[in-house]
Amino acid sequence: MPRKSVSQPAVTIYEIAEHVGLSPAAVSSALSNRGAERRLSVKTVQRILEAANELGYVPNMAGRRLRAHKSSTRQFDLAILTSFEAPLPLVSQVLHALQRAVDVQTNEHTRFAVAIEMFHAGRLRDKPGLLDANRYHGVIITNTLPEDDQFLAKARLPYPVVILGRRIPSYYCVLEAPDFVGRRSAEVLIDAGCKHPVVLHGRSLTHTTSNRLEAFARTVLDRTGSDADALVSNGLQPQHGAATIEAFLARGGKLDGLFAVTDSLAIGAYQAIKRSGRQIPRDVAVVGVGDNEFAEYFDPPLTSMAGANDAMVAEAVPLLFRVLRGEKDVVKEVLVVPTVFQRASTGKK
Amino acid sequence: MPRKSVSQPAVTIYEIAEHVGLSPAAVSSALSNRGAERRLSVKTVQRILEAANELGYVPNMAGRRLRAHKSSTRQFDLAILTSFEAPLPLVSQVLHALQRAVDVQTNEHTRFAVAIEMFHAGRLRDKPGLLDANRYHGVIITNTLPEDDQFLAKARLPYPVVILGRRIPSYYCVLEAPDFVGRRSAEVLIDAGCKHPVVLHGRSLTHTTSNRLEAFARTVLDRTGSDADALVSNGLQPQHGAATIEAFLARGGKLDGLFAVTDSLAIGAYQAIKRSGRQIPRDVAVVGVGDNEFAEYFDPPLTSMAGANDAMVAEAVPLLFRVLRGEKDVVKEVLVVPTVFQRASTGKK
DNA sequence: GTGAAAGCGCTAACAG
DNA sequence: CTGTTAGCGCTTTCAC
Repeated sequence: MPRKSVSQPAVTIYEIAEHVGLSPAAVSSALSNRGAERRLSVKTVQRILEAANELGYVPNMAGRRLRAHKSSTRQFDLAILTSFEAPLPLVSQVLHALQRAVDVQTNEHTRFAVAIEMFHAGRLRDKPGLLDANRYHGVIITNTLPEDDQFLAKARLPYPVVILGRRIPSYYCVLEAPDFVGRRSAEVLIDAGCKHPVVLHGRSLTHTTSNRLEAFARTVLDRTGSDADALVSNGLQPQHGAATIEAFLARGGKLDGLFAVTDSLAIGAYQAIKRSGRQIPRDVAVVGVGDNEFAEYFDPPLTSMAGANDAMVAEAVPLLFRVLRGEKDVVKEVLVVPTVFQRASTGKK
Repeated sequence: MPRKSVSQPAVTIYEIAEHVGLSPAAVSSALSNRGAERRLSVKTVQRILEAANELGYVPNMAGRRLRAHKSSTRQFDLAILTSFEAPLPLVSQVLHALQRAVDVQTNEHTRFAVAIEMFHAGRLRDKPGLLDANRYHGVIITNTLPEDDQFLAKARLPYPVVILGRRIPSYYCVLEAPDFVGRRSAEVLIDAGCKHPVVLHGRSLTHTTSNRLEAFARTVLDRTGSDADALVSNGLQPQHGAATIEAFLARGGKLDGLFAVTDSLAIGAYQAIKRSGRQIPRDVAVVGVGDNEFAEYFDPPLTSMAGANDAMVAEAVPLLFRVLRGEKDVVKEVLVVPTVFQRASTGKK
């Protein structure tokens, strides 16, 4: 980004001033289009702008803001910290909920900024500036992998944090009631008459997904007396689900009930199942997770566990504000129970 | 947010210091968990923290950052400005593309922060702080309504701006090649044998959508000699599309080809069409817009105009960085041509 | 037209 | 243990 060689100290208006032989004040007003008020000549302004550009001037927003600060206004800088690999809908739900809350609370004396910081799943520790106390007043963290959770457990971030979707000691956490999704998925399939429920998931497992798989396997074992097959696909997109199911059927796999850990995998599975000549739910019942906005419009409509994202977000955002406000006795951990949207894909056989 | 009555000046560490009878430095170190280094007694630290909480202290990040600033590090604050009502995928594409670029460019001497600011469609002018030069180094604006465009055309924001999806004089803009989506949608339907192509859209029209509708209508008129019906639904969700099409068919509307301005409307229409006993594409051909990730998995797979979001974003992000860098001769306007994903929903009748 | 100087809120270094 | 002080980068008076 900088024009000049990289390890130089950042250029300030003082250097520009020196470079053009004027005062910092002149430079400042030129840069903020107030040259007219200062009655700088157009040529002078031009010269200043060119010098700024040439030197690679980057305004220091902290300086500007500090100076411009009206002392009656409090500014809150909030952030959502999420992995690049996160499912879009969750992040955007958090974002919308946060913005809505911020919208309500913004007034003459209180302003907010919402930032999004992304890290690569499992590499949260490498995110620069995380431990700086000078960036955010509060953050919501979501979509971490176990490595990230370990890092967080040790790190103690120097600002209020709400963790979404898992329990990490010493942080405020909002998470799904454990076991619910896995257990209910198994039950729905078994109640639909499935003898051999199978689970379809991706390779990298979040805390939440692992828990769902375990609960599913345990329930299937309890209720049918046999183990559930686990099919591992190379990703969470529809095509990955389709390929995995197709291969499974091709090698003679027995399939009468499927628990897909995301709705995308489920819709991919739909395709492979139909192409093999099987019908849903007559031959194979299917359950997804996440209640994708299109789930109801799949053919047949897909039974889906609504994760509990809506509800989690609805808890997490007010929780963050309570912590920010410094309220006493804020509950450390909130458990949320997912909703089951039962649709035709798990109709009785 | 603040504890004390609202119009007070913000509390600073000086007030806390006074309140507890200590120096600002003591307060500062206590607040940043450096009490130990200062050998403050645990009790003192406790007292400071309580006072801070009680007074409703909110740290001034500008002050902290200014102080903490390493003079060899440049910080860029970027923002995406989008309406609450914006389609999720576009925003998230921008976000991801921006984060990816930022990721690459981040190093010891250059840091970035990406914020998201949302406004209510049509009310961009009411967004506070937009005209302040002390918030962002550069922003990408997307999903504005005509009212917003007018505001922008007059406002001249005091930082580099890239506008996504429309042309606004004096700004850097990246937009879809005009007419393409509307024209090609009509052609695809007509080529599939449709005699009475119909368009389905929502009530509030962005610049882009209006253009698509116009080009569609014009092409239909040119090629078939008759006007295309326009069906207006109350929203862009599947259920809105379904309801509108159902009502249209119920009142005896003639339908053999449908251009839905979003894939969500299209999938809703699918449901209504199938329920009426018609088949896709035999009886009704359907074209959507946006290339939803599930479009290929609809039944039948949906022909979709890929908007040009991917491509637009791919242009917009580097464009912003070029402007930020102060490069000369940056092209003001980039036109991007959408892709047509032709699938079974517009197969020959 | 232009420069000097004060000060936004904070923290680190230093001096007790 | 604790207080004083300087100064981060910037803009806005005020004085010339």
